[in-house]
Amino acid sequence: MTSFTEENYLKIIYLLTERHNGNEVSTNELAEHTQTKAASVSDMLRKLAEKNYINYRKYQGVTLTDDGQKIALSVIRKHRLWEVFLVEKLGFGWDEIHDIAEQLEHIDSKELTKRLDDFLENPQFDPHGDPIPDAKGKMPSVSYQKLSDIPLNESVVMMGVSAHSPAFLQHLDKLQITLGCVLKVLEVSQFDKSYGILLDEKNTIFISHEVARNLLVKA
Amino acid sequence: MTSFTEENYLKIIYLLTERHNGNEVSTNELAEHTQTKAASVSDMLRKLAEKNYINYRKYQGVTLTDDGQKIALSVIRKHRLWEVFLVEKLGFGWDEIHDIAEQLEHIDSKELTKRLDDFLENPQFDPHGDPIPDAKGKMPSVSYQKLSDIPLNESVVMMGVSAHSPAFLQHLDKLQITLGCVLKVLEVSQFDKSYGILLDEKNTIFISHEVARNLLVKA
DNA sequence: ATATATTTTTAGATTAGTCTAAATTTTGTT
DNA sequence: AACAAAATTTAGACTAATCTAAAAATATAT
Repeated sequence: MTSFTEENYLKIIYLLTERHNGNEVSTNELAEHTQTKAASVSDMLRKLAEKNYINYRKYQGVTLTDDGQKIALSVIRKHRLWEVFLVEKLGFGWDEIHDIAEQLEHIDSKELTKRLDDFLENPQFDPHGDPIPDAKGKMPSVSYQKLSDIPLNESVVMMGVSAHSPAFLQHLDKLQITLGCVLKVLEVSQFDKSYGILLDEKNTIFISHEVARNLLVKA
Repeated sequence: MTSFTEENYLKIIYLLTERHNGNEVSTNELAEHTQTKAASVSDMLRKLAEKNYINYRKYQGVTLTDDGQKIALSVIRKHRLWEVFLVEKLGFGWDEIHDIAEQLEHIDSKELTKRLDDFLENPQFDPHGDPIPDAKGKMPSVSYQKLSDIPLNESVVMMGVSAHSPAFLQHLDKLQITLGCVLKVLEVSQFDKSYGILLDEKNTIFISHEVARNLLVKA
């Protein structure tokens, strides 16, 4: 059996490793993301290593083993499927769903996950544009770019976000930036690095560099 | 905060008190239903009493306080709403849903429960015919009788079950006894107490006294 | 290259929930 | 009413997950 807590550690290790392009995750980084102290993380790493869920050399950080990755992907799959459910079926906003999905991701029933997936018509992406692994753990492949890396005057489609805080998502709502909208960078201010953006070929809006950096788009 | 485990105890105390028509629940009975030992139950009762969720006099059994009942009803509400979801939206059988709902009932989000309730169109009863308390904890009033207490040749409607084991529910499936069907007791055998039943004015079937005792019907 | 700062691990405690075994209270029977 | 049986509680211990404080390892900077 894998406890709620162990599942959380494995999920976070997966997501941070991904963010590092495959490089080890450090104890302190895990402490931050699990909202615990480094000492607690060390204990848990010893335990996860014993169960063969992680590759762990003291002081050198960790990566997931195949077993660990399998569990992490199952948790992430459930998290993202439930997020789709909350938005598509219950009408929640994309800024309201994270904490609820954090709970639902630990519900343990293969059959439930399968039926939920079918009920939602086998979505490939969650409401933030994050890919949903299939039952075997295979991720839909994605290769998005940050809007901040796109040249001027190139039209791109908004595909996802790399920050998930309610404040950021609500800010996008206010700007009417949604998944699927068409964006074109018209100018980047020398003064404050703000971006002038043409939204859906209609309105011009201004966004900060910080926002542009967290918008994932494809050509 | 109320832990997963505390919520379970309160839920079980509620259901057993109800079954006893309001009489105290004993330590041993709780041990059985929580799958723990009496000693563990004693500890937990001390703790629940400290938190003012139960009325507890040592050796005398327990009942819920208003605070405790409020929590119990919220858990039961969530359990039964999720059961409706699993059957109506995901197509589960009524014999497959208990264990999943045992997990889902602890998901903590008022807004989720509210939206789920609306999504399901505010059901009053779960797939076993059990009443679903509203957000304020008010139960739809029900006054069903056991089929075994109904006189011969009186037509009644099947409204619920008082046993919930998968084996029992699957047995009813096999007999094609479902919520809403019309039942008439034609005879009760002197020999083995089995019941001859007219089902939906069409077929005659035989059921054991044990089954008849666990079918809840209204005239 | 060595001292200092940072990170990580270990040691020892704590809390929630459980257990077994022993002690205590209640119940039931004569 | 007194004693045996049953139910319940207490005592003491265990595990999982956490903590603080101290020790050890690694990284950084002159």
